Amino acid sequence: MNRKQTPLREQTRNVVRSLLAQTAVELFAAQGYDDTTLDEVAAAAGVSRRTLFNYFRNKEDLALSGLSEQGELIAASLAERPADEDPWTSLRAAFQVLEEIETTAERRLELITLLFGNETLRAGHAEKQARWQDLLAPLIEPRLPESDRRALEARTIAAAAIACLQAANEEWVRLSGQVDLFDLYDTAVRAIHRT
Amino acid sequence: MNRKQTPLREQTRNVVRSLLAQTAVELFAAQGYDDTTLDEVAAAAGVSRRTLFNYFRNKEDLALSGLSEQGELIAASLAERPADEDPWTSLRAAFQVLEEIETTAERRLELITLLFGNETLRAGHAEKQARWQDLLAPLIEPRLPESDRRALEARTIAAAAIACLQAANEEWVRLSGQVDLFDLYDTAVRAIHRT
DNA sequence: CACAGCGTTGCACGCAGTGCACGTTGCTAC
DNA sequence: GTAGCAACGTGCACTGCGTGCAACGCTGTG
Repeated sequence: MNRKQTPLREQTRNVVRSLLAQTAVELFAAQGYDDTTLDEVAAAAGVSRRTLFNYFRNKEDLALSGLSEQGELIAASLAERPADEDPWTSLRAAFQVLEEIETTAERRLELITLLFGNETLRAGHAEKQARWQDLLAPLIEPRLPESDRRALEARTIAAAAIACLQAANEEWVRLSGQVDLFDLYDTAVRAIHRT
Repeated sequence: MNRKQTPLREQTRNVVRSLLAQTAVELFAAQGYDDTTLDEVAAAAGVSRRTLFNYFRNKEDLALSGLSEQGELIAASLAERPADEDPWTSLRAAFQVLEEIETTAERRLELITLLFGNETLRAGHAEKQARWQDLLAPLIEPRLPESDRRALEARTIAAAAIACLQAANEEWVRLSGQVDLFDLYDTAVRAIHRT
């Protein structure tokens, strides 16, 4: 029977994956994304280059692997909000799981700086956040009043909320993390959503 | 004197650029983006592979070159709107230059289908649209009331409007272009922006 | 001990992208 | 008209990403 083996394997696999991503991000931050070859990452992690591709689809994934999980976390958090809550209130609460997860402000800044400093990574980041819509919109749709375009409305609300989060995040980085992220988020939401 | 040469060269250069992009897109649409090598594109266009890189930064640019110009067109259109106009009204009007420019609905669908069907292109598209914010936000900011976070507010409005356009565009594709794009856009805007 | 499954690894290959150097073309100046 | 100049096209060599394939070692099992 392998009823218990599979979870074990997956568990170790996830650990290794995290380790690999961590060493990769450190190298990227230290000497730049483009100036770091996968051979160097592999050597630093003590595995072969070929093995990296067993854990990550490509170089970009090595840097962005954390973002996909974030989307799932937000979606899971959103799913637990009361069904009769206002979507914007639910989304704001769901986004706050990010503050619980992330490590120190320094580490966040390091990662985001790396991320914003390279066009490929920015593009990958934008795409990942666009995929968050796919997770969030279905959870928002049932909360909206009857309409023949409810799917579009739900998607738009998800996209707009993510855009607010993104704008707040950029401003937060610009201010070197000196202010509260969700103060900025609230400002952003108020700018577009008159209640 | 080369007061007239430079425009001439640039003009021919732009023409060649368009030709190259066009043949590339046709090939991409016909046999898929990943399954089309730059050697094939070069051969189809009658130039060397090396020359492609004289006109485009990379393969992705061959497919997305049109999008950057669109951002500049929208920005130019936005700049001409009256200064005391509501930002959302101005943005809606500015976006409408897209309808004037684009070719047939079939061609748009072909391009967008290609674009949505590949992850790399989706990412590049998302990033390009994110860069639109850099062009639009500065034009929106002076239209906003005094505030100590006006830059963030302007950026958010630009991002939200683009998100509405994007959501409307996706829905428009999903409906195979059977409805008016700006009806969908208005629906999207109403979903987030209670006036 | 033999065996089977699984992950790791090396190897070879195709393709994207870059630096460099050479040939061609077309305009400028004399 | 001709010499020269500048931009462009092109070939070549090279680095690095990403993939298919086959072999190797490790671990648990009968």
